[in-house]
Amino acid sequence: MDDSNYIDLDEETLFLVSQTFKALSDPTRIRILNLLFNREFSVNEISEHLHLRQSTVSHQLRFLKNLRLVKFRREGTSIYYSHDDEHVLNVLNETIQHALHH
Amino acid sequence: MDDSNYIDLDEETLFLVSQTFKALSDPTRIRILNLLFNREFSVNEISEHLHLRQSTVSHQLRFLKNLRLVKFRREGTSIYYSHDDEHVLNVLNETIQHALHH
DNA sequence: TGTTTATATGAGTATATGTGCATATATGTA
DNA sequence: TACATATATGCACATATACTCATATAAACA
Repeated sequence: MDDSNYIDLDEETLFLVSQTFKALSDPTRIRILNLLFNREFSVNEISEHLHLRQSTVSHQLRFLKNLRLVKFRREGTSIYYSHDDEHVLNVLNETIQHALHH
Repeated sequence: MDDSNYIDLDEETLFLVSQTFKALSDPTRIRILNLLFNREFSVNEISEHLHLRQSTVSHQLRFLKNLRLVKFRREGTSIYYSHDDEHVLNVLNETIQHALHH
């Protein structure tokens, strides 16, 4: 391979990149991240706003939490989630804008 | 919803965005797009460079072609593929760089 | 402690996805 | 036309994924 800026991706990078995009490849997760764009929401609030079952939201939040795309804080019995990765959120937002205007 | 820049995503946008990221969520497709970053390659060349079966490459190229992420031209019996979406390629490249340096 | 409310999790299920084999299609050439 | 080479495609199969129900866990409060 004689192309100067070709980078042969190692397995770890490949896995991390694919996992990141996998997080953004599901409509439900996109809706959740899009909702969290401006401010935090509790699990129930997300569930109500997006008309999703509580367990569905919880499962997807665990997915996003494992990838460190969201963070949370407890307040009484509620748990408030907010986004935690500027880069990924920018990528998502750019692509949404791109889709909306094309 | 009183948050000014919250956008309730319509189904079509949601589908397009999720499909775009789905294209980038598979290691094989990432490797192919990454290979095509600098120049075009035939199906066989891709197959040899990445050590993938010809049918696997062909299947994935069809996927990428349907999303208009790659284009192709015929030359004799060979078909040369190259990338065809600057935005998506930028997003992929940014995320690869982000993963490599963090 | 017992009850209520909020969230997390395990199991089951239906569907989606990625790959490989075998084969079809298409182009070039003898 | 017959044959070789390159690519595409249908089918089968194993695995991954997203969702739902039921239930577990955790905090607040009477």
